[in-house]
Amino acid sequence: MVTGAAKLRRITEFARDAGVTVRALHLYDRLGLLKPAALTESGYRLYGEPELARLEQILALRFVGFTLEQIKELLGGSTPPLATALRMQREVIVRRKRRLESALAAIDEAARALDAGEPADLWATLRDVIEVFEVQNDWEWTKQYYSGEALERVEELQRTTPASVVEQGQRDWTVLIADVEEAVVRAVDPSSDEARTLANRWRALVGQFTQGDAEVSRGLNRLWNDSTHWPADFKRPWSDAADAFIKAAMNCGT
Amino acid sequence: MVTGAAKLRRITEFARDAGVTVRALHLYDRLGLLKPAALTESGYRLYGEPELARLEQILALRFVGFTLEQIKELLGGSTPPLATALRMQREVIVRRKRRLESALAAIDEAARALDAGEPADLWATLRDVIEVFEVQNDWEWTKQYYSGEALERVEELQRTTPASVVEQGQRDWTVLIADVEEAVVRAVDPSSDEARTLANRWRALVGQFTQGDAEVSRGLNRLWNDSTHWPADFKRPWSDAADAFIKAAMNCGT
DNA sequence: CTTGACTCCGACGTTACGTCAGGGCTTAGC
DNA sequence: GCTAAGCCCTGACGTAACGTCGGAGTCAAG
Repeated sequence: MVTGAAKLRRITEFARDAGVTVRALHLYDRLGLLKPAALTESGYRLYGEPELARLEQILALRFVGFTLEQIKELLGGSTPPLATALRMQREVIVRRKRRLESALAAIDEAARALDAGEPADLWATLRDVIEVFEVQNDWEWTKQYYSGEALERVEELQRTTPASVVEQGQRDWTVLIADVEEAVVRAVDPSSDEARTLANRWRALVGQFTQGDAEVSRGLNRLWNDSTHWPADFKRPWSDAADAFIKAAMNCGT
Repeated sequence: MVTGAAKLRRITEFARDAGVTVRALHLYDRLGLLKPAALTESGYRLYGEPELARLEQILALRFVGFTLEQIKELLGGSTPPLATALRMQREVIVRRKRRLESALAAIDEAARALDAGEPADLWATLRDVIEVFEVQNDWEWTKQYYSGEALERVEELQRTTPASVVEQGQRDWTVLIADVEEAVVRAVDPSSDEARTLANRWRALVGQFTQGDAEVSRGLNRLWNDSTHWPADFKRPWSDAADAFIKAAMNCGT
């Protein structure tokens, strides 16, 4: 055992070997993502081989699109749900890729319109392509983002829920949203019987989707209330008014 | 001509119709991207149909990945180089898509390693996939981003440059970078003859790529010096030391 | 002891907004 | 005419993952 004290390097050398910047290492340190092996008396950071290995894991997870916060969770736990996280992340990437493919389609359509010498059609063409994409994505949000603990359950849910149920849920959901929006337009009282009925339908749908799993249900509610978990380009398929209405109705009813 | 004063709407209604938020319209106004048709005495913004049309154009360009700044340029000029910009943007999107495809490949490889019950191989697998991607992208940067005026010239350059020339340039480039890095290691004096030779090779390569087009050459230099034009995940394939060295050498030489 | 290279840290900039707070404006109903 | 609800304004701050800058401390060589 002569390997007692492995060679420790200072930050610049370590950063160069690992292919990152000094400033990034500062950040990772501050976030608790990657701490130096030791500090000199004067506060210089010193890194060794284990830190290099961990940094490579961090970079690998960053490459596949996890945020630093997610990476911290994934590498932090004793038994990280890495396999599940990777599967979910795959879905996220696939969706982003589809988004880019829509953009490509839009560009190609626009180029065709330009080549055909119809600049007047250009914007209409682009708009059509974009609308098709956004309609496709309306339903996607529901199964999109879950945080932390309920990962496994959600994943099992996806495996055990047949596609037909999902499709039926999608239809029910669309209809319910339309009904709520219409109730808002008619200025229905959120404490009325009609509103309570809508709230019950809402609860039933959420319950159907979560199949009575309280943890998943709570996760959904948290997501619902905390928009910071939604992707940047996400737009709710219902209005703020409908949102406020259904919340009020659910608080009023039994 | 009874169409004198079209209907003007206030910001909330306009935003709802267009599918954007009030705050986004505030931003577009401040950036000069979309000004309201009129203001009331008290400063309320009023929007009409032409503004809706322009907003749809803005959203279309945003959808295909242009920044708001770029959109302002594209919609601002009298004869916007829209066709060229779309072609270049297509390239940008294609590269982003390839990036995501690499991430998918990495995830799939990792999943295979996990299924095979070899968690030890997991990180090595990921690292290999990522390295392949990054090597592929090393050369891409050169033709990646050009700002504004030289767009058309660059695009013509790409059409008129045969692939063999690009490949030869790529090889020369790689060799030159290696030589510079090695000179840095040997602490070669930037004002020495050897450094001047390197600087000349550098100039020759840049000149070959830009084919004597002064505007493109200036654009490259500006890009070179202004990293804000580079994509966020871009990393130079040479070190800061090499960067400083070659700049010093080019300033010293004849 | 100086010089140059290295290190630390805080503060600010980046993109395209969202959120909040503190204040004016408008309008319907009384 | 007054008031309350709802609309509108603005500025300030937050977001992710750093890059850049600047001022100050540290270290090794000459």
